[in-house]
This record gives sequence, C-alpha cells and structure tokens, in this order.
Amino acid sequence: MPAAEREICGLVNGLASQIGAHVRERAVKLGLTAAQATALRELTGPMTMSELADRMDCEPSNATVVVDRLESRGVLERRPHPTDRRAKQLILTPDGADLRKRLLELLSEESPLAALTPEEQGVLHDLLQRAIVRRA
Amino acid sequence: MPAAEREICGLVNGLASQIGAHVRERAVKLGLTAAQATALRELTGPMTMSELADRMDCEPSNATVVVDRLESRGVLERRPHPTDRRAKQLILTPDGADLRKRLLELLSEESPLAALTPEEQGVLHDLLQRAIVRRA
DNA sequence: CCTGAAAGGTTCAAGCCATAAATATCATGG
DNA sequence: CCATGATATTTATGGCTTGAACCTTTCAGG
Repeated sequence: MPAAEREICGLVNGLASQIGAHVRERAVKLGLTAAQATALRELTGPMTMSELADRMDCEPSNATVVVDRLESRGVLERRPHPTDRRAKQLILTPDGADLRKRLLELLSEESPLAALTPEEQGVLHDLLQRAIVRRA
Repeated sequence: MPAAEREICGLVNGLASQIGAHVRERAVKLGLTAAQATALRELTGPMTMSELADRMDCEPSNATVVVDRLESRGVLERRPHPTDRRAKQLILTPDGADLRKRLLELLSEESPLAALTPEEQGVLHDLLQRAIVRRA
C-alpha cells in the first residue's frame, strides 16, 4: 500500500471522527451518548435487534448494551416479535418518539460536510459507495 | 441536514469501519490490537506522547493506555525527554523495531481502497482534505 | 524572583466495541 | 417426526475511547 493510500485512510478516519464528534456534541444536550443517539436516529419504526445493529453498523452484542440503556431510560420497549419467538421488536415509547424528534432537529442544525458544495458531495458520495466492498 | 448528507456520513463511517477491520485483521496476526498497531505504525522515530496521540488521532489519555500495553510487552520504552522534564520520549526497542517492520509488510499487502483507480483516489483525497475542518 | 497560565502526562469513571461462547428458536432434509 | 444447521439474542471478557480531575514542569509577565 503506497503512502498516498495510507494518507487517504487517515483522512477517512479523521472525517469519521469529525462526524462522530458532531453527533456526540448534539446528543449530549439530550443526555444521550453518540451510540445511543445513533440508535435512536435509526429507529425509524419497529424493528428487530439485528436490523438495528445492521443500521448502526455494529455487532449485535453491542446493540444489546445500547438498547439496554435506552430501555431502562424509558425511551423504548423490547416486545416479543409477532411471528418469530427468537426475535424481539423494538418500539419507541411516546417519550422516546418525542426525544427522537428533538434529536433529529438538533442533528439537522448544521452539517459536518458544510465545507463541500452539493456537487462535491455528490462526487464524494459516488466515490465512497464504490470504495465500500459489498458484503453479503 | 438533508438526507443526502446523512447518507454520506453513513458511507464515511462504513469505509472507516472497513479500514479499521483491515488493520485489525492484520494486527491480530502479530498479537496486536488495532490501536496498538496504529501506534506502532505511527512511531516512525522517537516522539513524545502528545505527538503520538496526535498522529493516532485520539486523546492523550488514550495513548497512555495503548503505550502502557506496548511497553509492558517490551515493544518500546518511555524515557525522560532530553530537554523537557514534563515530557517523555518513546523509543522502540530492537524487538519493537522488528515487529514494526513485520507490521508494515502486512499492512502493505492489500489496500482497503483497491476498488478505486489512482485518479479516483486523488479526487477522494482532495475532497476529504477539504471536508475536514482545520482545528487549531 | 514569584505568580499564574499553559502544556505534558497520568488516572479515573463511564461507556463503546468486537469476539467468542451460550441459549433459544426456526427451518430444512431425511 | 427428528436431526442438523442456521438465525436472533444475550452474556462475558478484554480492550478502546472520551472527558474531567490532578500533578508536575515550563513559560511569560510583573
């Protein structure tokens, strides 16, 4: 791997850190951690643990911990899945839905990609999508 | 923040995860964790804790922990800094230098950006560099 | 001098994260 | 029906990561 590629990897990680900081900064205003905020953001509707972990881009075992905290805080509930007794269905409580709404507003305030024009963002999007290895 | 930007953020995090997995996969062959491998990779010569933390893109307190493990493994030494008694100088042991050499070889084997042509990598490099907010 | 602000490191608490192993349930082929 | 493998989730463990608090040393003014 040439030095140029290693430099790109560093930049990718740097930008990812920047995005993470952006989320963390806003999440803390609602008493949430970055991971909890990510989970809440991805909970667009009832879903299973696996699906949430997939959307959060993390291992299911990690999602368990994050959901534990959100549940004990009253943000969501773990209900038995209607058709699959192995799975659980995550449902936002009314309080959780309110919290999610406020979170989305906070996250919308500023973009961590503000330095790029929409055209540049388009190019970046395509490059990233092609760089990512498709996994089964 | 429009949905398009959120999607880009997801892609950036996805690619960062992929890069992290690439490092971890190779580091484990040497009995190292990803963070330890990153530290070892960045130790291009004697440097202070601050400088290493800066290169690793992490907090100094985190570098302390990672260096602790590398030190107790005999990979490096913490020496008093020649001119600043607050600082410490990190020096690779002979074993550490060997290990670093083998690590660099492993990391060179494959690129996590192999799906992109050199030209595309150039474009990506520029976009990322511009997207990253300069911090003092 | 000397005093206060700043910088280098470490420690601590809280939480994130991946891996491996365990449990329970499904689904398929014989 | 039953064995076997796959899937959904959890637990346990080791290590990473941040942010705040703390100590020492350095440095810039007064």
